[in-house]
Amino acid sequence: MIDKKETAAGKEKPLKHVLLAGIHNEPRSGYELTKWLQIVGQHCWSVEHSSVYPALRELEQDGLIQSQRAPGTRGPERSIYSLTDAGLEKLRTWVAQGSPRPTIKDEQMLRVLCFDLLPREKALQQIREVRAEHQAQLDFFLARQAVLTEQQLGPLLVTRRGVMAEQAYIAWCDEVADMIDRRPA
Amino acid sequence: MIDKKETAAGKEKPLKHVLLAGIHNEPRSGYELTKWLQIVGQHCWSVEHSSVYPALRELEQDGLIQSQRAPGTRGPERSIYSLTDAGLEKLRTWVAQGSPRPTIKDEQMLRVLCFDLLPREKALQQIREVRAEHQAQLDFFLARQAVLTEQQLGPLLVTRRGVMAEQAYIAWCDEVADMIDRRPA
DNA sequence: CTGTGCATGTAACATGTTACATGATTCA
DNA sequence: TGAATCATGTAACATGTTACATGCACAG
Repeated sequence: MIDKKETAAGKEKPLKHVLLAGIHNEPRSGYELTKWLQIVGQHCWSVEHSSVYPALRELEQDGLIQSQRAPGTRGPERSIYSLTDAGLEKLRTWVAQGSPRPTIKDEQMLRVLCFDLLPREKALQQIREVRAEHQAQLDFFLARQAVLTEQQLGPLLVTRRGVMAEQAYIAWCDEVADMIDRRPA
Repeated sequence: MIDKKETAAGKEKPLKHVLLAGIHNEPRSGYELTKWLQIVGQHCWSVEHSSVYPALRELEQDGLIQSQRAPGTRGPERSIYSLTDAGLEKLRTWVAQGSPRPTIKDEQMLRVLCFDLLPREKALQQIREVRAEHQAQLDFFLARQAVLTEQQLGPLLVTRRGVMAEQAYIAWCDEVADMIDRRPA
């Protein structure tokens, strides 16, 4: 009931800041941003390409980014976007602010909540599969981490987050398997 | 392009399963489910009450849950929902299936991606605040963990997940602070 | 000459939030 | 008697996905 005008002033949709952040790290096309979101976005913010392109046009109309046509390495021409001065300032202001808590949608966790409905063997198998997926994701983040230098502070820290988050998920899977093992069927 | 009819058969919105799971753990009213979602939902699936009530009515129409009026402990009467046999079967079938990967929306992580735009002191302070929030959440989950027995397998495992996830987030915050410290301003 | 990946876009739909509404009961 | 919590609900809005659509360019 307090801040209405105050927050409304700097109020932009998160997606726009996601894109500004992605462009800030390096100039990118809509397509590249989409790919980037599928990787880095894992532990931040991921959307489909159908949301990316309209948002980019809005950002350009707001004067926060500018585009430049360039030939595709393979394939057709594309628009490469880069931050304008206004965009950089916008981003700088935003970065300094506080964030709402992360939100998570994890159906698997929900299933575990009902694991008493599953025969022990089924549950164990399911957890083994989940563990394998997160292990693959961990390997991916580890490989990324290896090629990043401390110069790229942001990307490195976010990749570290990916590594640690996946390690924690895997450790949890092991605990779950253990606890199911030591239990009457 | 493969499974169209196959998946379409058991296709229900995740929210419905969330509620079935919540009711399965113990019969609850819409209000209680909402509160429950704000706690347990943290690491699974969280929604506002305005989504809960309509979904409950749909579930009841589908014959998956049944309601019973009861006097509120404090306040007006409420409807307590419990699973029907059909609901339990539905839940059991669903639990055995595979899940899509978890999705995360974390604006803070996005900000860290642009930490090179922030003076060192500002960044450190922000991370300290984030750490404190997650520490509080960790304490909360630890307290919950202490009162749960191994009889309540699902809730215990999910709480464990909360504990481990928060610990990992905190450890990451410490790494971030460290890395910012050991760096030219 | 066909499939795969590059590259962009639109429209209908699904899902969930914010804000608005209502009203009971209890405690200070 | 007024604030806080319990308890439920609706409607407008925001946001994002799925599916549909198009077309280039290169590799086999």
